[in-house]
Amino acid sequence: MSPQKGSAIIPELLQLTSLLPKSLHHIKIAVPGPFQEPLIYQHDQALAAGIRCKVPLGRRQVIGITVDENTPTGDIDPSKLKAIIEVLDQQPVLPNSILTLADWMSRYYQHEFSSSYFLALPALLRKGEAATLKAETWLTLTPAGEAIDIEQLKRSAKQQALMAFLQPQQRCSMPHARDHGFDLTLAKTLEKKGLLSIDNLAHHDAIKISAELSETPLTLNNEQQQALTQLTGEGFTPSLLEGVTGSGKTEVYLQAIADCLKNNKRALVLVPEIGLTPQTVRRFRQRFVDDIVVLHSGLSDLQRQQNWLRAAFGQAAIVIGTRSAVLTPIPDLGLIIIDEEHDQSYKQQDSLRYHARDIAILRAKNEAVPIVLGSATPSLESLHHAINGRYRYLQLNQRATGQALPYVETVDMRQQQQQHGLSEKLLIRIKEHLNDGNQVLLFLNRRGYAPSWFCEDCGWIADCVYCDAHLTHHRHNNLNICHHCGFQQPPIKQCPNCHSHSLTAMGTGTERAEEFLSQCLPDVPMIRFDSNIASTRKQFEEQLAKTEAEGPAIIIGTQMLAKGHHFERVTLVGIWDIDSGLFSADLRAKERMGQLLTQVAGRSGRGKRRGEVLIQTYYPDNPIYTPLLQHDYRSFAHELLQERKRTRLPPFGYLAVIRADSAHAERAESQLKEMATYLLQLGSVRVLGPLPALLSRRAGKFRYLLIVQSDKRSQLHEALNPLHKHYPREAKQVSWHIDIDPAELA
DNA sequence: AGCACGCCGACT
DNA sequence: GTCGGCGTGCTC
Repeated sequence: MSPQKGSAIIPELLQLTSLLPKSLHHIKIAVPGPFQEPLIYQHDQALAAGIRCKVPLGRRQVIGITVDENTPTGDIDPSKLKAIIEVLDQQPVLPNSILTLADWMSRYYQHEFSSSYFLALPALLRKGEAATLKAETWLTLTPAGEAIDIEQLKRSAKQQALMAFLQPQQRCSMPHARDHGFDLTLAKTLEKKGLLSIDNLAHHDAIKISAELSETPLTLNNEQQQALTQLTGEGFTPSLLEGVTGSGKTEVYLQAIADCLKNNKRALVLVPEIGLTPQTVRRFRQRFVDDIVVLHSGLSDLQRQQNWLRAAFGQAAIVIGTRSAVLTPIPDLGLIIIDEEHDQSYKQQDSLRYHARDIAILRAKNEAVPIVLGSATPSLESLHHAINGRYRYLQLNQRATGQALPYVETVDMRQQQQQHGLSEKLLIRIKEHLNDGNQVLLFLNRRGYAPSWFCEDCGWIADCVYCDAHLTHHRHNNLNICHHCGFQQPPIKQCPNCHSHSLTAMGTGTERAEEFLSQCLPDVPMIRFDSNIASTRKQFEEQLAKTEAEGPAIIIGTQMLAKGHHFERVTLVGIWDIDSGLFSADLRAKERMGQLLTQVAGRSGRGKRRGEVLIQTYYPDNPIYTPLLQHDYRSFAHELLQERKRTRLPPFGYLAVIRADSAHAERAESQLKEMATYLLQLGSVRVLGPLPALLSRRAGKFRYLLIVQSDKRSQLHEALNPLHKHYPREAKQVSWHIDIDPAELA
C-alpha cells in the first residue's frame, strides 16, 4: 500500500506516515555476530555512541550498540540499509572512555567486532533491560541535618556516629549504612528528629565522595611510605609494586586509595578470580566511609547489573572486581590498582582473549591516572618494564610483620622411602608440626584420586575416548573422568590389551593423598581444596571457615590455594610434586613454577614457630631451584628474562597463536599450512607449525596450532589482520581463532 | 551466533 | 515419495 493512497483514505495513517523514519542518518552499530566491523543502519536522527538499539539482522531482531561514527566499515549499497527498530537508551550506557577501550580491544585481539562492547556490559543490559536502578531505601540529610553540629548528639553515641557517617556524603543507601553497623531503627529515630529523611526510591545521581576513613590507617614503614609517595603522580603513572608476601602491599593500596578519594576521584581495584573473598572486601569496607561496589562472577545477573550501574552512576567511590571489571564505567577515575598482577586469571582464555592488566594500563593511559601493579612475584613482562624504566619500580623487601621468611629446602626423592609420592622425610615433618599444634599445607597439582588407571601387567593406561589424554581415576564415585572434556566411565576390570585383571590406580591426586594421610594419621582432620570440592565461591568459603575453626590439621589442595589466602596457623608447607613445571613445553611453565613456589613459601610461618617449606623433587641440583630456595625470586626472574631474550619470547618479541579445530585432523592441519604459507611470504613474521596442540585431541576434535612471532607488535598485527578476510572463521569443517599475547602455547 | 536453504540417506 | 540430518552461506 502506498502511503499517499492510505493517507487519503484513513486520516490516522497520515499521522503515522509523518512519524515514519525519514532515515536520513547512517548509524554504525556493533551487532552480535561474526563481523569484523560495525554494521550500518538508518535512523531519522543522529545518535551518540554507546546507545543500545534493537535492530533487524537477517530474519531476527538483535540488540546492538552504537559506536563512534568515525569507526571504519565496509562498503555497502545504501539501498540495502535497514532502519533501527527501537532506541533503548536516552543516554549512552557506555561513556567514551569505555568505548575507546572496546574499540581498541576488538582490533587488537582480532575478535568479532561487537564482543568487546558486549563484554563491557552486564548480561541484563546486553539483553536489553532498562539501565535503571531498582528502588531501595535511601537516607538523605535534611537541611537541618546538614547544618547540625553533631556535638549536640553526644548523648547518643550511635546517633552521633550515623550523623558523622552521613554528613560528608549527604546521602547513602540503607545497605551501605548497614555495612557500617547502622540499622533502620536508628535511622528512624533521626528521621523523627527531622535530621534525615528515609525514602524508598530509585536514585540515579552520583554520591559525593567523603574521603573520610572509618578506622585509623596503620603506620607505614619507610619502604611503604616511599612507595606510597612515588606511586601517586600527576597523570598516567604506571608503577610496579614488588613486595614480598607479608610486606604490607594492601596497606599501601589502602592509603593510595585514601589519597585518591581526597582528590575527589574514584578508584578501581582489580583482584584475581579467587582473591575476591569476603575478607578482602571487609578490609576495604572497614577502612572507608565511602561506598564500595563489588563485581565478580559469583553475583546473580541482577546483582551484577545493579552494582555495575551504581559504579557507572558514581554511587561508589571504590570498585573492586575481577577481570571483566576493568571495563566498568567509573566517573572521575583517579587510580587503578591491579593486585597480584602476575595472576593468570587476568587473561581470558576463551572468546575474546584479552588481558585485563594490559587493558587496565591502556585505560590508565587514556584517562591519565596512576596505575599500580602489585605482586610478590611480578610477571616477566611487568618486571622488564620496571627494569627498563617504563614503570616506576617500587620494592618492599621487609615483611611488615617482622616475621622471618620460612626455611625452604628440597627433599631428594631419589634417596627417599616413599608411599604414594609422599617421602618419609616430609611425613615425619608433618607429624612434628602437627604435634606442636600447628597446621600443615600440602600442595598437589592433581585433583582426583589418581592420575591414571593402569594395568600392572602390561602398562596399558585408560585413555579418554574423545581426547588425547589419560582418564583420571576418582575414588569417591568410582569413575574414570576426563579432566579435559568431562567424559566419564566406570573403571574397566579387565585390560583390553593383555586381558589381565590387575588393573589399579597409579600416581597420586588430592583425593588419594587425603585417603592415604587419613590412614597414617587417623586422628588428624583433613581439609581438601580442589575444583571438585570447592568449585564455587561458596564452597571455597566453607572450606576456609572449616580450616579456621580447626586446631592441628592438614590442608590438601591444588594450586587454587597458592593465591592470596593466608592460613594463620600453617607452619609447614609441603610441595608434593614440583618437577612438572620443569619439563612442560609451555613458554610460561618455569615462570609459573617459580611464582607458585614463592607464593606458597609466603603462606607459611605466621605462628610463633618459623615456617618451613619442603619441596619434593627428583632434581634437587637443577640450578633453576637455587635462587628460589633463598627467597630470591628476583634473581630467578632475571635468569628467565635472559632466556626469553635469547629466544625472542615476550617481552622481547611478540607472539600470537592461531588454533584450528576439526573433527578431521588433516583439515585443521592443512588450513594452518595454508595460513603459514601466506604469513611466511609476507616476510615480516616468523612462523612455527602447524604443530599438534599439547592436548592434540579434545572432545573429539583435533587441535593444531601455529605460533607466529615478530620483534615488532605492529608487524605481527599487520600480518594477522587480513586472515579474517581470506579464511572464514568456520568453513570446510574447520574452526579457528587467534590468541594475541597467549598465556600458553598449548 | 542464528537462521534458511539445499542436498543426501532412511523410512511411514 | 517426504522427513530430517548437517554442511554452507548470509546477515547492514
